[in-house]
Amino acid sequence: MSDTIDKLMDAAERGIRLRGYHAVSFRDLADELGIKSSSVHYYFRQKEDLGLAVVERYVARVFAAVEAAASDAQTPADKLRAYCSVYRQALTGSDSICLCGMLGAESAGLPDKLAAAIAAFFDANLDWIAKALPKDLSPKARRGKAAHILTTLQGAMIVAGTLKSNKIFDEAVADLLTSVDG
Amino acid sequence: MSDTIDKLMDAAERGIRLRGYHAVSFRDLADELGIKSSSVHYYFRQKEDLGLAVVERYVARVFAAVEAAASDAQTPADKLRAYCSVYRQALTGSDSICLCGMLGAESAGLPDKLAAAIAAFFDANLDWIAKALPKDLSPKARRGKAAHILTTLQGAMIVAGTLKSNKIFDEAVADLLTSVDG
DNA sequence: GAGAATCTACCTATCAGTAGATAGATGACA
DNA sequence: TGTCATCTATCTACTGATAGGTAGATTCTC
Repeated sequence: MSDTIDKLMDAAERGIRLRGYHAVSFRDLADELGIKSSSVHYYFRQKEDLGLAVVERYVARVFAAVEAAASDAQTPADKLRAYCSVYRQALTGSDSICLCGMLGAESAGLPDKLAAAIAAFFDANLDWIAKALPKDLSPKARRGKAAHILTTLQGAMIVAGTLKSNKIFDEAVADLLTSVDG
Repeated sequence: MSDTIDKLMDAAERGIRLRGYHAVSFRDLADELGIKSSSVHYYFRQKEDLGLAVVERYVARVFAAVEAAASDAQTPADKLRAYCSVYRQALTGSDSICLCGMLGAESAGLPDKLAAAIAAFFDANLDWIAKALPKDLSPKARRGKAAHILTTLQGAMIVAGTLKSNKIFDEAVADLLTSVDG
């Protein structure tokens, strides 16, 4: 059974979200699982493949969580609250920032495919938020608000991580939501 | 005069802001200047020392730019617009994100002193913004708004960098400013 | 003003450690 | 018997770091 593959991806995701892509090595991952680095290469030929797999799984997980959280939300405000709660839970649950926030910051130094996957994640988020916003807003206004919401969440995770204070995330997002509602 | 030291710090800052701390090596910096990596160690004993020096200089530069930009701003709204314009210019001028945004994302994997310097930068930004906000707001409201503004700017730089679109930064910040004013 | 001492700004050479990656052997299991 | 998962062993390239050397400028002392 490919339990190893999941553990490998878990360890890689944890490492990347905490310290960044370049700070994660096959050897460290292997050590963490008690196997050899060559065995990691058995599952992922190149580091890029591992990164891609981790991102793919992460993206699916985030959007599943967003759909689940927003499934019974009626108003735009409820949907946005649900959306933000997913990010908040990601922060609490992992004690680290968004995988794509980290890789987005590093994206200029990443393999092209990886950078493209991160960009696609942001675009998909922008689309989701824009669709959730009140229908009476102009497309331009929605685009702006979506950008505002996504960037605040990403930035809030990073600043909260640096200051080791999830409170700062809550404060930023609370102000964001009141400003978006009002 | 130590022209080399400045060029070294320039190259290091560029590298970190573009690709991250761990993707910058003494050898690459040395190659860029046409010297040997041992000569980089002559100026900076450890990589951490170089990182610290780069951050210190960056922080001073940012706050000098903020003071200059906000010097003739009268209203809170004007001050905030000036503040945001400094970040916008940093994005345009360097085609990369905030040094402390990058290092903040990576902070869990950085030497302690470096992580502390980044945290101090964020705290100082929070303080500056809170002071610039309207005096009639409660301290709590100011704290929240300051967190909101800082995190949006940091996140906006990262998302804009990933999507290779400064427009997304402008859209996010435009919506941020209308929401903060209103 | 001459000579000695010291400093600056590099250099070469090398270290131990780690990076990602590969070939080929081994053993478990179906 | 063959496929799967993992190993050993190794490679090349690169990491940060150190030791020790040197040409040339500067400064100190007599």
